[in-house]
Amino acid sequence: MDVDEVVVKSEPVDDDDEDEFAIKKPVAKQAPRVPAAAARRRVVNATAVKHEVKREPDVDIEIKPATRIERKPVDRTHWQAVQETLVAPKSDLDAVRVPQGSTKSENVLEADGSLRIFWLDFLEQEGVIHLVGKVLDRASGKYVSACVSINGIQRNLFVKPRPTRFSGGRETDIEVTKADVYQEFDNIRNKHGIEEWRAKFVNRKYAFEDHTVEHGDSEWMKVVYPFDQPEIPVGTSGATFSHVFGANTSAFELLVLKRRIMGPCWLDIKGAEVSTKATSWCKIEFTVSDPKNVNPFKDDDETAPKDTPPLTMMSISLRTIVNHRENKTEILVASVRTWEGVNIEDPTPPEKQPSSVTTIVRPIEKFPPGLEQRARSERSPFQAVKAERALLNSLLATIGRLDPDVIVGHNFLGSGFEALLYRLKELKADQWSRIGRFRRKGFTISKAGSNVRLMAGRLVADLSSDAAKGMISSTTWSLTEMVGTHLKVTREDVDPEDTHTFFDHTLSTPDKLIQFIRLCEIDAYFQMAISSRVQMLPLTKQLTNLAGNSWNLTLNGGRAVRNEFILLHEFHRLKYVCPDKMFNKQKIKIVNEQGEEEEVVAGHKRGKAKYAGGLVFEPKRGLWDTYILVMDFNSLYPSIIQEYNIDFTTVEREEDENAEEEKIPDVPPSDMQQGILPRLIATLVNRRRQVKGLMKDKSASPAKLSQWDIKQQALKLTANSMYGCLGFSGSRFASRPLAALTTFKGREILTHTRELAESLQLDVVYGDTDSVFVNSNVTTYPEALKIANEFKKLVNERYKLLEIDLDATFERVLLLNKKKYAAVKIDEAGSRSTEVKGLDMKRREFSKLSKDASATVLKEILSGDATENVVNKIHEYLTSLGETVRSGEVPIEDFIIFKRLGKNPEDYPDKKSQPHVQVALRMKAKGTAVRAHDVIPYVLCLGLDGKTARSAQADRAYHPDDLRRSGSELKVDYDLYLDSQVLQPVLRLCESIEGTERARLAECLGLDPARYTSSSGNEMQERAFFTFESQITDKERFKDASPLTVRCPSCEGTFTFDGMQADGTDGVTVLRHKGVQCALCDAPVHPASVAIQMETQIRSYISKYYLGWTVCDGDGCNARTRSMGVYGRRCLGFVKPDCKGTVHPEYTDLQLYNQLLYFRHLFDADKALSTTRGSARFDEVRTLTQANAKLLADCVGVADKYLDRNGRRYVDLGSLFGFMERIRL
DNA sequence: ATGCTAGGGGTGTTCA
DNA sequence: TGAACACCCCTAG
Ligand SMILES: [Mg+2]
Ligand SMILES: [Mg+2]
Repeated sequence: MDVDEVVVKSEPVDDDDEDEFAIKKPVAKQAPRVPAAAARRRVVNATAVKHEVKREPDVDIEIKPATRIERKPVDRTHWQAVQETLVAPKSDLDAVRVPQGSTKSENVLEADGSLRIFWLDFLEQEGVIHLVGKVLDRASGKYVSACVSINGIQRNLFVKPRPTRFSGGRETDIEVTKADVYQEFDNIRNKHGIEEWRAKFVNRKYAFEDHTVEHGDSEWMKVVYPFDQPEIPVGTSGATFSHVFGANTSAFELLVLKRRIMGPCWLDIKGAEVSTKATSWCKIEFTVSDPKNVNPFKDDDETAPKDTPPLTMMSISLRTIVNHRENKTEILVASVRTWEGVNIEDPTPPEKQPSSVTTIVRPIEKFPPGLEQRARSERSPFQAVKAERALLNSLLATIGRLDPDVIVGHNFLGSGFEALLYRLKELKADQWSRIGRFRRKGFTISKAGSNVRLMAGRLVADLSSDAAKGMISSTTWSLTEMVGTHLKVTREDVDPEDTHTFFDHTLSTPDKLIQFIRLCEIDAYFQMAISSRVQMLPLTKQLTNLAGNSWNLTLNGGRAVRNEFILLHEFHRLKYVCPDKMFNKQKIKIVNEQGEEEEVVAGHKRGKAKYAGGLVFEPKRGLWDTYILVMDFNSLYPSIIQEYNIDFTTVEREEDENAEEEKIPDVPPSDMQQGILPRLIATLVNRRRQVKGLMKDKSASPAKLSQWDIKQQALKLTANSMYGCLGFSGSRFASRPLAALTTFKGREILTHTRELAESLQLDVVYGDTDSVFVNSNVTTYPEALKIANEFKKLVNERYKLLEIDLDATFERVLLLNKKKYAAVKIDEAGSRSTEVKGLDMKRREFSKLSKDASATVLKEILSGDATENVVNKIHEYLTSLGETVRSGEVPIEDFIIFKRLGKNPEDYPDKKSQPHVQVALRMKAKGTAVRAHDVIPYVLCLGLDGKTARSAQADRAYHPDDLRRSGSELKVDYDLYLDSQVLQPVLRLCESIEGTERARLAECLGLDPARYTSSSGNEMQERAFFTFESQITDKERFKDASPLTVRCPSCEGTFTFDGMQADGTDGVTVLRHKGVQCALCDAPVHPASVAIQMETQIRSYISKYYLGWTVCDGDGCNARTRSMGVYGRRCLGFVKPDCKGTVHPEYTDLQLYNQLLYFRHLFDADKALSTTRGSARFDEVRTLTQANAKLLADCVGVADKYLDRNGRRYVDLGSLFGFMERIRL
């Protein structure tokens, strides 16, 4: 016996662990005590610094100079403060646990000998289903774990007889009798070694996608035989039968379908016998010989137990290190925190419920001096063991003793669990299978697949599972991020490369290591708190109850599994033969038989779309300032399925799939009886309506409300997932024609809705799949609402069930592109909020720096302020931001970019061009576990030559930890960030804002403006140009523009050129049929002279603009200065030292732009013609424009040279800068 | 092992 | 040499 054993055994099995009481009750409202050590370290973490500065001003820490970037105040708790508030179990009694084997069956079984068990999970072994759940031990009044082994589950096969005998590769005329089928099948079963079987002919229906199977009601031969007999291969057929269904159906599926078990619930089991087989680690075991004895309680059974029993939940947090010599991941610290008797429906947060903790640490080589002593004396003691094996044994002992029903983790199945399994195996830990609830001897760890099966009997709630990710809104799902956003607590991250420094045994004190242990320990609480906050267990339970699968499948599988189960239940009840579960190999085989189908069903990569989806309208781009009504169909696709009765049983599908273009089937006639899918969805929707009705009850308790809310959510999720699974080729109930029909109807409905709006003279400015954005053209809420209601009524009249509704009202909306817009939403009460969709600032590959910049610029654009002010503010902000960034005051955190790995890093064919792949490969080389779907953080740095990169060069991307590490030479590439992360998003925001210009914005940020001259893409011409200005008349627009003055070469006098007077204000014009004529001496002015004079004037306006003079509006100041930007718009007080005024540009971008537009307008023949069309002056203008065609075209050309008409009609500064250079000379 | 399609925006390669 | 295309990632619905 080695030393490790002794350590484990020194911990008595049923002793009240001291550590359970170590965490003291929270001290009410006492400020968190933060040790000096923590304060010192917190300098590393910018967020933590902020927090401490705010709450504890007297803590002496380094405070960085305030930056000019506005940062939201972070109101977060420090993790240490949280740790001290965790509650310990109240009394000794609570801590007394039932040892295995002490539960007596007479205290569990009912008086009539029946067993009541709330089943949670199962394990299937050779056709035997071992259900694991909780039973009430009346002796202790506690719910204890129990296992019921259900024997005697029979396979159910459905054999489809052929009408005529099939022989020699083709049909014959010989009719097939029942006896023929029976006979042939008897031979086949004999060949496969099936000894015991029964068969009978029954009527069943079929309605699915295999068109070689007769649809509708027909006769089938049902074959029943036990699971201990061999399986018949899928796809078996013979001369007298064409198909065999159900050959590979699992015992679990048969059990839940036949017994109508819908997810975790109380089961009434008759004839259960106590078993001593010890198949599980449960407190008590039973066996049942007939599955018919297992039944859920009837809904109206008064005596049935109703509530979910209390569960034991254990949150596991691990710390590992890579042993580079052996290339193995070893466990250093394991911490488990356990909550017993948890009512999952109770919304009380975990810190308010008692919990116990066990934390075990082992050294890398040796512990720093005094650690063992501190392990015992700390207020919350922990176990310091000498070796990893002892750690594992102690962990297993804790799991075995507490027997958790639920394991909560973060990235547990992804990495921690795998590492743990390998160590358990390698170090031959005692009774390793206690990690789950089933005793096992052989230890096989699957390399490719999931190893959850080794946890069978316990629910695994992993925060990084796909199901959890769907419930938690987060960009990275890192624990640190979620703790910050969902718990408002600052978690401290440790660079995994630094792990060994915490275990340094040459340190004089163990403080550093203890800190590390506490960080691991608190994570267990964090995980539990997050899972509780997002209500992971209650929601997944409801989903499971609706679908009728197993809870663990909902927690760790995809939604397709749930959808399959709900449909299996539904179709089984109605006596349908359902499609079999296909495995990849089988599918490919079938495809080959049918000829060279290029389609590879198994292909998991996201290929091209297989059918058309939602319709997206081309947005009418620009900033809209009249109320826009967002009219949105409620759950469009589920509603369509109901409205048009779209179902496997009702829609007639084309048989040949080889058709060039897949035809969209017709909707069934209206007298067709309701299909299964529409009915199922209707049931879900009606139940949801009922629940939502209950929720209106004002006297309902918060707990009840939250329960209903979850129910309501689960119903909605289930209804909405139906359509997606129709189109999912991996689903047993996949039906591309039905999916395509659903979306087709969606497109049709949206088109009709748009047409209806337009017929009502309402402009539809955008729409996506199920929504139309209607321009109400009004600017008050009541008016807008009135239009919305009228429109809603007219739309809804057209459908039985489909309903459009006003989803939001936008006071202002900036439409940038399809799926990209931002709006100021306003509600009835007049409160405003900003809604952003699809913009760069919503994406994880844009850093905080970028998001903040976008948000600020967007706020200005949506402010409703005058364009001129908006443009100025943007310029000022960008100038200041550029300076702040270059000064190095912005923390590294703000530069972090996130990107997800679509596959394992080494699988990329073009690794070199993707920054996140490069970073991932580097992490992997250092031993950090990196795999497909991980979100990789990185910062773009200067190259080794210190030069900026033109684009996001992959090899210049580094993990933030690499930059933070002391002694790092890495420098953030500020220019690259200012360009690709600030300028580009801002340019996209400003694209339709007049007066902003690419080069100018670039210049503000200190970037080379020459690189951002307007592009000459001619697709821009097509873009509608919507701003407030474009809606006003030319007269109004150009009222502030200076006139074009022409100097007469003959008389040297100057006169004003007023164009063609297209608006007909007065009759006198200097433009005659023979050209321009001097207003003073009537001498002709040469066309070239007019053009040159105009260009000279344009240049003078441009240079006026670029001199950038500003004027102060302060009383008696009027300072004219060119120094601007650094202090924003405050007057620098050169004239009046204490001036409080603000400075304004003397000549703005907008003024210049407008001036150029004016000059162009003077010579614009087309415009003159179109504005006079139909008026008395039309003929006159037409002859004028014809006679002076060349003059007009030349002058328009000159103006366009500066306006860059082919771009966005913005001033082209590229050539202007060259021009400025020339005048300086 | 796995819901769907539409679409923008980035990078890199290919082909006229 | 430039557009056309493929691929990757992320988001909207
Ligand atoms: Mg909708
Ligand atoms: Mg919508």
